Amino acid sequence: MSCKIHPESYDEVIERNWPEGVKKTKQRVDIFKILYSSHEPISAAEIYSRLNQEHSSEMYAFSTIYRNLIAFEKSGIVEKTVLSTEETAMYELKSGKHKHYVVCLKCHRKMPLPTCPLNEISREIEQSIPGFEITGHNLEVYGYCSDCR
Amino acid sequence: MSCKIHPESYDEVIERNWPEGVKKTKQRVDIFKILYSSHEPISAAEIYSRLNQEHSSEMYAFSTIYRNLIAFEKSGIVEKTVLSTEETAMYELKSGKHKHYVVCLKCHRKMPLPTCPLNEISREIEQSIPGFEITGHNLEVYGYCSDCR
DNA sequence: TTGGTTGCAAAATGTTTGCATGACC
DNA sequence: GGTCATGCAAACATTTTGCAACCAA
Repeated sequence: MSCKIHPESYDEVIERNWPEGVKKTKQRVDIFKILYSSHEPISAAEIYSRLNQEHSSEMYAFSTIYRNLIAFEKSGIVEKTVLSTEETAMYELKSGKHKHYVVCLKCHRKMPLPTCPLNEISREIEQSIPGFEITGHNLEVYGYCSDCR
Repeated sequence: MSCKIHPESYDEVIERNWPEGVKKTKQRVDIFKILYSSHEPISAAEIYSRLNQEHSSEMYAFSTIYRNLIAFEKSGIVEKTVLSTEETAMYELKSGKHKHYVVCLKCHRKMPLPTCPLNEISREIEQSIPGFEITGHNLEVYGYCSDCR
């Protein structure tokens, strides 16, 4: 959490990245902030607990979180992923650049891969399955991180 | 379903592939047969409906199916995967060779990739994340098949 | 003001578990 | 015969939905 940005600068970050046609409500802004300050994909439950921890007086319903994650996803600023090692979906702000993670099976830490290995090979794949048009992919790499081996 | 094997030959197939230490019950054999005759990963619900369709008089409980899929997975003959486009887990017999699928987003058909693109690059990945030991990975490729474009 | 958003409760979905009965070796 | 597997129902976890009250534009 050491590289969390100073609260004052949130406003401009939000100004710059807020999706068109999405009404700006307190709940949505707060969910956005949580996503923005997270360094890896997080679950709806994690967002819920962080919200209700920081704003202990107010309530944030699960339904609100899910509905807004879906709204963010539709408007293109959030990406949902389902890792096969977890039972819940994970959400993150789209960084512009496409990302994959290496996941530690013990501590569940996720580290981004520096490059996407699929870029080079997707043409080969398309050629090997006649008529198929690739629109996306999902890659997870599992193992044990240096601390957990 | 045209290349379903002749019922008589199931016995030897089962004889050859049955995992050690797993008691052979009617239900387990029937689940195995469904998995064996399927050409792509299928869900527990799909197994349930095929079982109760073929054997309309008998009941096969969901709990039995799940418990046995877990038993098969632990004994090493079944692989469970969770695709991010589906909300349910999918199961298939391990074919010995490691497989990935190309999934059509419209008809949900799954076609196996001829090769695993990760073989060549996993060493590069390990080098780029110091101390990380890769033990496995998961790759799904999405798009539209020739019929659905 | 008004239509979109929220919180709550309840439903839907997929999966797991407890327990008494029943089947395999 | 003893142990493990089964079916049933109920529990569970995650996500979705209906609805009345509320808030932002």
